[in-house]
Amino acid sequence: MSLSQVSANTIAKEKQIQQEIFKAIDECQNIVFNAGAGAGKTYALIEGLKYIIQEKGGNLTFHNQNVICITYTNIATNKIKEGLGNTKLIKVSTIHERLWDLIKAYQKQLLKIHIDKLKEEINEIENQLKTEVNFQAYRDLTDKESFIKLILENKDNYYKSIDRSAADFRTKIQTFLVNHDSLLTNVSYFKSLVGKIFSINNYKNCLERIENEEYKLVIYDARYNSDRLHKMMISHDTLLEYAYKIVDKYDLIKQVVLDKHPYILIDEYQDTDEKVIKILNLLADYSDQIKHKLFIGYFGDTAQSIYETGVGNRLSVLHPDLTNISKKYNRRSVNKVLNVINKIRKDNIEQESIYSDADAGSVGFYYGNKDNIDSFIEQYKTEWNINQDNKLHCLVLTNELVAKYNQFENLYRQLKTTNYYRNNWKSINTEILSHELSKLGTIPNLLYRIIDFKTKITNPKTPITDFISQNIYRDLTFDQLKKILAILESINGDSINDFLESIFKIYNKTKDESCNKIIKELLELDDYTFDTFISHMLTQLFPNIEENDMESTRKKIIELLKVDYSEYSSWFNFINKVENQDVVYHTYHGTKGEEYRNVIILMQNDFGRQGQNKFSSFFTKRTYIGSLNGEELEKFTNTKNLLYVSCSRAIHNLRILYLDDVSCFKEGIKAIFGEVEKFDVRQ
DNA sequence: ACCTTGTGAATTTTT
DNA sequence: TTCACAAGGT
Repeated sequence: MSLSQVSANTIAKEKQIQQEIFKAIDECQNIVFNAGAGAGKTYALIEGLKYIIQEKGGNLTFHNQNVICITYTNIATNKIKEGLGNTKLIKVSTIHERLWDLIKAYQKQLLKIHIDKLKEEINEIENQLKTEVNFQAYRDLTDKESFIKLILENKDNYYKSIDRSAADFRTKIQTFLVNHDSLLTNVSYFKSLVGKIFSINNYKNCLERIENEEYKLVIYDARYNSDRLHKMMISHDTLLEYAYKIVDKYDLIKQVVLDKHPYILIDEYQDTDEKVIKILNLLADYSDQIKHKLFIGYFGDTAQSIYETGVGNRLSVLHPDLTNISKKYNRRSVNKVLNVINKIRKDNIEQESIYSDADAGSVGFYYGNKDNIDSFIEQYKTEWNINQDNKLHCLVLTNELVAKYNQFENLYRQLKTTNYYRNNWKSINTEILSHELSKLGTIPNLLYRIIDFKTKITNPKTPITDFISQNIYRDLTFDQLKKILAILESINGDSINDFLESIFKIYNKTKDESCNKIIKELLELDDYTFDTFISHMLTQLFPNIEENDMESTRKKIIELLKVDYSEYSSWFNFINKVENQDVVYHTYHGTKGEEYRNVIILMQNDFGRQGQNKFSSFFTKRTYIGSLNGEELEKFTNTKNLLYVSCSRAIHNLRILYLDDVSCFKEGIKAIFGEVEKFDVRQ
């Protein structure tokens, strides 16, 4: 078994690096700790935290102080908490949770900032109305006020027509908006105009309410991904913005934070938003000024920065005078993989395995076309002896492909093409593919609950309390329970559609109160008929639809419910992260932080609208990196990092299948992977 | 030949 | 939401 013998020499050097971190903590010298993929970054961070507990714990407790440790995700928070064990001295949380915790008490100050923000937004929109070409017709209006008044009065009518085709929409609008045809020549311009008018109106109302002391509190609501400023609710980005403003403006707040938290550690700093680094820099400067001790430690890897919002390699600019500590040892991969990922990142971190037996595994780069995918995967399933205990992880670029290969292509596509998701296309992947149930959309969540219920009642091994909630179960006699189980067992139907029809039939036939209560808890409808259910789906997925389209849209809903149950089941497993197939599919991005023994990456020239020739031009440009700058360099770096993250997941075996012609950039590939071969099925 | 308008498709991820 | 493109108008 390879990767089992640790070399004593490297372990000693690893310890030495850890000592450097401890020394920086002792001397309150702010650091940035850089280490590549699989180096044990989080381990080093946790060791740092443990050192603080051990060496400074008494002092911290005495002064009623604690340590802040912030992460980018909830998953990372839990990982660190687990590694750290139970301690009150260290506050581990996501950035957003911590910042809100620090500032939420300062509502007076927040309110001021909020008022400014509302005014800024109004200004910004008014400015757009004054300058943008699309609004020329509006600017030409002689009586803007009466138009605004009319459209505000007809808000409901407006929204009722919003999903109609352009010509239809125009007719509907003209019923209440007469003599304004000049605005309606271009319907999309009109919609954009009206949206802006509504926003201004909302914001002005909000300002008025603040003035009247009706609204007093600013709220951060993590469940929503965008601000609802007029409802006094801010989302993730604006939280960071407000936090920066409040820390920047009020020295007293800076001091309170500093006095309470003399140590701040940041996990995966490269993903952190610029505003957060600016906040920390303000704190560091102020601590110098008032001579209070503060230690800030950034832990991360610039080469793994794959999101544009992250600070990436701009850290040293935003927060100067950090001491650099880097670690070049790797605890994850075989030498062949290390060799490749070192060539990808090609910077001062050239990783070396801590193992003396890392000469195993294999790496290879092939090109072919889409028709080769299946046989490519089949070949390595055999060659690597893939089974339940030795899975193959396949990385693809888009969620659409993840859905396809995970066998729920139709389900995904049908949900995606509903009016609701057409209009909220940004929410598609969160609401349909999130592994956190609370993040699923209303309908995906409902479908999930139905599948969950169906799975449980059809599996005789499921404990009864898994599908009968406690408050129903506890009042049941043994006989009642038996009766209920018999009824539930009689629910049948293979598809979701048939299953539901059966449920409603039983609901309305048996008058068993407890049984109906179970169904009520499951579906949470106003009324328990199949028709009501469909109507509920309709209002959620196709809001604002016209009477004429009702029948065809109902058909779409039925079609969705009749999608092969195996697809629902696959989706259900995907959401639950049940990997019961030998081959598991992920997006490149989604594998961050993970490691797999066997990895196949499917790659191609393009990735998305702005990513034409993303990968091909990476391999081309790699030969003349020195001459890149500006946006071109940024794009190059982003691709490099994505390639680095995906290749560095592999522990043992790594293969890439490139799905486009590679002849124009063969040399770039060879420089990293050694060889490129056309894929042919082995005889 | 150029401009306007309407339509439909689109990348990943976290809070 | 944003953008490319086709269709249709000038």
